[in-house]
Amino acid sequence: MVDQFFIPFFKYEKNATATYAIMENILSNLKEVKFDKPVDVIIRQVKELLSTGQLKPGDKLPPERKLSEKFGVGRTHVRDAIRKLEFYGIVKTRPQSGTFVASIGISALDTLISDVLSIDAYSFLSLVETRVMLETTSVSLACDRHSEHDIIQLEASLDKYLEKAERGIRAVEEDLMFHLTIADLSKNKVLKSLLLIIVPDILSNYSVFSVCDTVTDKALNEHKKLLTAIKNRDKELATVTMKEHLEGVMNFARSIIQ
Amino acid sequence: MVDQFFIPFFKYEKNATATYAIMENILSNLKEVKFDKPVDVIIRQVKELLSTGQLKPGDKLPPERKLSEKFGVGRTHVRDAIRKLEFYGIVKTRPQSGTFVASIGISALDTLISDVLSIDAYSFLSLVETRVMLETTSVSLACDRHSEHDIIQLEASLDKYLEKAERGIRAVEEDLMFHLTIADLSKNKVLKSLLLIIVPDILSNYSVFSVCDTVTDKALNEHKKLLTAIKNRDKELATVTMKEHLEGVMNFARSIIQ
DNA sequence: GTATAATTTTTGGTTGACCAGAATCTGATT
DNA sequence: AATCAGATTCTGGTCAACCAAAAATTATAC
Repeated sequence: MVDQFFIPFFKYEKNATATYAIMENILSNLKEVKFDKPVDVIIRQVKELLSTGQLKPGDKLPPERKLSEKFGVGRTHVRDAIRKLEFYGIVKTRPQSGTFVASIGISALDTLISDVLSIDAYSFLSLVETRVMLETTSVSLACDRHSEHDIIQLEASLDKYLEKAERGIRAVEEDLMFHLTIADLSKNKVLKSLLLIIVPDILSNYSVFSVCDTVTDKALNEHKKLLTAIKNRDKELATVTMKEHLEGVMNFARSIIQ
Repeated sequence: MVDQFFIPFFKYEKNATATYAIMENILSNLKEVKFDKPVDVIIRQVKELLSTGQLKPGDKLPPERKLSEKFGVGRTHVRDAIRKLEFYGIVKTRPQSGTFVASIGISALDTLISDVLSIDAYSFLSLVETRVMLETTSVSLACDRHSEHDIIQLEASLDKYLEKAERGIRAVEEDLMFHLTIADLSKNKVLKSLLLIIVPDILSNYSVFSVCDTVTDKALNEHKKLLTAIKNRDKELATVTMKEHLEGVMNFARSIIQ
């Protein structure tokens, strides 16, 4: 759904990817590259079906087979497209029965589908911005809701981080895990899910832009500070510390925009 | 991904669903219903593969065929599982080459996979809580970033809402669209995407719990207030109004918990 | 012995056929 | 004429065979 073009966790050579990116760039100057994924093509067609009135809100979608032959594409792609639309609540499919368009206004539907189609291209700034929001809320809720046992887990998570970080070793994963543990304490699964969704994207951009991820004393202390703030249920301090903690990345993100 | 068990936008009879739910309840008392989706079963198996050391971070996953025969299941399910894991950045698949496990700590991986497995069951409170957060941030950013043209669009959206609402007609879609338009003004696509993801879930719960959605004058005025606040770039007022606006739902959500 | 080109194998991507449950149609019974 | 049981058709879910690109292997030329 969220298209992650590159993940830093994977060992394979970056050069190949870079070369590939350049190639693609050259090609894009030669002809209009229609690199639309089949799924998006089909979603666009369905959208067309709606705007031409061949399909109306509440209607049953034509069966997958019909759609696949109408669009001249395999049924797999049609199913993928439908699944994506279902994920965003635009259609609902009932097994052995059919797929139904949501019974909302045609214009609303149209906008929603357009939104879904335009999702993939995230800017780094947007990602970081959203992360800051998710994490500040997360840490604030954590202050309210954590139990004693939670603190033990959080301490364990922090220890793992410090163990590496204090020796000057990169500890991105441990860092990440510490933040996700905080999200756990918020007792809000939706919050954590959303964080889970955007974190890989953030990391991928991190690597693309080669953000310096050396362990600074600042970051190290902030982690400790976060723990004590949460332990003392000091929402204010926790929130502020978190904002500060993420500010570095945020500034970097702002600087890229140019 | 986010399993939406019921969407209010679809016309088909609720009774059938209700009866079905009861039946299922009875059955669940008779024997341990393993209603796990095939995808989750496979993800669980992959997790097992990791914890038994048969698979390590950075490794190439066995080919899909091997996995499917090892788990005694169709390749389709394996592919679905891999896709889900990829969505959360846990694996990365390269066409015609293989699928690779992220090179992060084994414990981190384990936690991440557990998280992915536990995602589906969202509580209404968590959903609303998250929505409030997303929307307040959204409206705040909107104040900063909107252009004149944006305001025209927002006004149009509000008009559509008022047109129905002032005559006492249910206007859930128009309401929804107004909020999404605000998200547009925030110029943060990630924010809007996340909103798009959780909105259907919220609506489904809305209908399940039969939340009263009559148009109150309060809601109506708040919408107007939101527009003017945004127009005047008054972040404070906009944020407060949004919080107030969503408080009704929030309180309802809190009340359900019992 | 090394480097390169041709070939085979492996692998994810794609397609079409098959399965089981839901919906619909049919006709016999009351 | 209305109703209900059975057969039929339709539909999404599942699976197994096929495709093309990538990787690995082998053969060949130098």
